[in-house]
Amino acid sequence: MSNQNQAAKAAAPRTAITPTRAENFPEWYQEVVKAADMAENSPVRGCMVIKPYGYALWENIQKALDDLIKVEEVQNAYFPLLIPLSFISREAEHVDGFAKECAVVTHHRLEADADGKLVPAPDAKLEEPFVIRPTSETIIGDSMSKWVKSYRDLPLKLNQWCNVMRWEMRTRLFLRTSEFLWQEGHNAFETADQAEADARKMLEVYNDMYVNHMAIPGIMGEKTADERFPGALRTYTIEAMMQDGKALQACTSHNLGQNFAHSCGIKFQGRDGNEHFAHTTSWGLSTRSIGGLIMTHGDDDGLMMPPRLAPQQVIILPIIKGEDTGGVMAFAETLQKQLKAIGVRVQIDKSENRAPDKMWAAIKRGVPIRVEIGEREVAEGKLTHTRRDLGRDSKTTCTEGEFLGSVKGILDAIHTNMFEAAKARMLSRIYTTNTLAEVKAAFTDGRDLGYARMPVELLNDADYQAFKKENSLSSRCLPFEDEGRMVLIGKSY
RNA sequence: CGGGGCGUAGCGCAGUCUGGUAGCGCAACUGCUUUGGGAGCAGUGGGUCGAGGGUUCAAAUCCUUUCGCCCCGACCA
Repeated sequence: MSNQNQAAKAAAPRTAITPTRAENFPEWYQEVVKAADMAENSPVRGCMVIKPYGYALWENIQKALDDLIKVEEVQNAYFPLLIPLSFISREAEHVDGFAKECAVVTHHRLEADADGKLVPAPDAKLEEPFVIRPTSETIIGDSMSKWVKSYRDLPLKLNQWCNVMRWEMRTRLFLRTSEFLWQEGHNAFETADQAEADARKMLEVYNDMYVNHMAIPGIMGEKTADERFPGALRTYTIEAMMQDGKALQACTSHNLGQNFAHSCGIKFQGRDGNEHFAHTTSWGLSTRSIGGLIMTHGDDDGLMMPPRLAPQQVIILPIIKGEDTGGVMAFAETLQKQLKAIGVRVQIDKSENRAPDKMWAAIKRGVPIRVEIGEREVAEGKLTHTRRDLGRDSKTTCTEGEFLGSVKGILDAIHTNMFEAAKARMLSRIYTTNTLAEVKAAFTDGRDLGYARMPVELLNDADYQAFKKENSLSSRCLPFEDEGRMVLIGKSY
């Protein structure tokens, strides 16, 4: 390489992902998903294939969240994928909300037509079509109506991990797919206060999940009426901000009041001997959170996994020249065993790739800590480790013993650093405004796009509504900390 | 579902306007040299040009129908 080329390379270091975030954020996102080997499009329109590395992340999300949910004394169960059409029809608002995006099962058998092509058999048409669940309020409500007889049966707290389907016009891996994975919790209570407290409580659980596991900051608040779940009294949300300033609804928790109890017949004999309808809640977090994780933490070299959810927290890269005469692999395997013994998820890259290729593969997949072991180091009982979040400047050489003693602390430090960086980024892009003129300025004067925090009264201003439409803004939430006086608005995913 | 763009080797693209033997880069494979921040040389394999129909002696190229993908909007988690 010429000196000139070297100089050019130094001036503009090559990034593992092209385009960069600044050049084209949506394209960057897709490239990261591909480079990290998370998922790909499937032959089925709008549905994705989640690859092993992406699914491993989802499994870790499930484990962490499932534990948090069970602390709240929620029980897991499973309900059918197919929901009778009449069930969906029970709640008027609910129908309006989901009818447009339901996939419908109308036949129960295939047969060959005149041309020998398989078609749904005309005489196998179902009396009543089934809807592939877009969400399960109605079918779980049906079970609840049978299980709840007395106030002594309450509260009843159920959760299921499953797939759901919503026919989407425009899909993007993880962020919006026609089929996605999630958990949906459905709780039933004796009183309105209990249901309200529960909806808020489950939002706190999600916040715990986002802050302490995903390292993603968000603004907790209530949805405005136009953004509410169809059939809910109140919808609570955590709005996270992606690196392009757009909002991502990270999860939702709904107080459904007695709406679904009425339509599903969830009633019980109360302490007063009279019949009452239960008060229900529902709450969900989906594979969409993985999209949020990528767009919160990724950089121009690819994904950055938050350490507590990373499928591999440490990757060991043996650097072997020719034959492994120096015992490099043996040293790596011993280290792996010791790390596993203290509860660290660790993998050795045993591929025959060259050292730089192994390294870049680990960077693109966002493994929090890379450990390089060469022959010289084996002789000295040392190793070199590098943090994904800080990059090559964090390269440190220490003894094996020192590393074993510090690795957990390093993982915690990475988590904290990632969270604080994301939080600082988010807070610096929320503009507090008092007038419509300020709102307009916030979105048009060249500042980094983010959210405007404005007085709720402006929502009804015709001039604001026109501006909102022109700029494809939406109300993200009424932040709890503003006690209903302010609303966050922004563009969203 | 509206507006725009694109479908050619695993990936990224040229070739299309002006019809005439299917190309380039990367990746893959083989060999040798390399190996602690993206290696070098030599060689090899791989494509019914998204699909159907039409025009023509001849179609990746022209006409037509259709499917899919991406971006922006509307809708939504």
